[in-house]
Amino acid sequence: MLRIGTFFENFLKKDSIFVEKSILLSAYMPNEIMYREDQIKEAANILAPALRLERPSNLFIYGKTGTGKTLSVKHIMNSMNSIAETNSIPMNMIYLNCKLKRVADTEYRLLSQLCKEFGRDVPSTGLPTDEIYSIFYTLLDAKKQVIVLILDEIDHLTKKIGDEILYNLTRINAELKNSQICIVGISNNLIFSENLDPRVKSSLSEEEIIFPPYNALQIQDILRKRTAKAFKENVVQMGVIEKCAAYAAREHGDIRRAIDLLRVSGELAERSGSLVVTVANLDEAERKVESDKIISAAIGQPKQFQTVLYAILLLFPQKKHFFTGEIYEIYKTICTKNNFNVLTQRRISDILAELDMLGIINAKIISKGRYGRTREISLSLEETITIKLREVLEKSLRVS
DNA sequence: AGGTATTCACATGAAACTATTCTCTGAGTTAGG
DNA sequence: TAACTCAGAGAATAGTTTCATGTGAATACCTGT
Repeated sequence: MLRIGTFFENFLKKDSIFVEKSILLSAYMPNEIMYREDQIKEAANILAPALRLERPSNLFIYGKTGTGKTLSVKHIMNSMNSIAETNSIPMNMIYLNCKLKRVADTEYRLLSQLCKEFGRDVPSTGLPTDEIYSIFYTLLDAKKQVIVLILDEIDHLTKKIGDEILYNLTRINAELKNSQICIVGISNNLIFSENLDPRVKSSLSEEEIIFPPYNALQIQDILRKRTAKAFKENVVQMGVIEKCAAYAAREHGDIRRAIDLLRVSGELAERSGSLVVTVANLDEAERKVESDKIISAAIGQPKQFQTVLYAILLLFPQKKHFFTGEIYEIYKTICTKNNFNVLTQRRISDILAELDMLGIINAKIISKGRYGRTREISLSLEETITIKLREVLEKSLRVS
């Protein structure tokens, strides 16, 4: 008790190398967005008519992860919403992230979330979907107003439940008497719209804006700006920012990743009692971020996913590549030994495909000619991560 | 040698089924007047 | 009689099974030289 107390006291006394760590968290909203002036201006031009209660064109925004899409759109949203409020214009922009589980990832939940935005609480389940639709209609049409609906990660939505809901939303305007609705879709999949119903595609992407990736120099600039605010002076050593930017630029210019890396480097440096952030800290952070990402992705999965992954990890020391059938055999023995119910190979095939998408494994479909067609699966993880991952899975599945 | 047909071992797709979660409804029950 | 309880119906959803169909290229099998 006493000892832990002194630990905390020491912790308090030790001065931090951070001034304001929250600046390096992904939730942080800078009030100035660098290198995105053009895109913001364009988007603002397209959306501005909403303030005059005219319906803006539907807008589609593309760009890879960490290119500032969400940030820019939220920026516009905040300023337009506050202008609307001060001038009491009946215009409202609503932001929804379609990826969030249990919030807006199905047709029903999306609509019920929208109803909640209008201040009407609806049950989270139990109602027929058309009833939710009609509630939404009446709420929307209750008074004259313009609604700008921002759907972030819209590709997740359509992948899961198809594009019918988008079609309905784009058509809704024809049936509304008082209100107008405009849809802003954000996607980090550049070819997303190609497998969309042509009707949806043409009406949804009346306007399009593309967010290009940041290049290494821009990332450096942004990092410097954030560093200046987040860290104390002269804490971050020469070369750290440059290398951090290089790492991120390699990963298609993902600024979020760069900022993450910088923060973790700082945390690692601080934890080791150092007063400066070195390149070595950065390298360590790179490894830690990578392994944390994989491990947390693995933990978040259902039991069967973990079992399949565990089967792969058991196979891994023996050889570099393996096929669906081999994994299925191991998986079956694990299940019977531990009294899990055994799923069909069909399902395992899907699970493997999903693990691949999560980036936990690498799967490639190859044909072995006479000997069939299958997934060739490999792990691209470092050994330390595999060991750690295995321990974690053993604990969570209670197997050995 | 060159061409084609087979064939393997899964992949991929669609539909249907199961279990769970949640609401609403209405019958039965209880407590108070 | 009003308030309360609780089982059952209806709906959405996640996870799965069943059945059906697709597929890329190494081999087997021809064919004609």
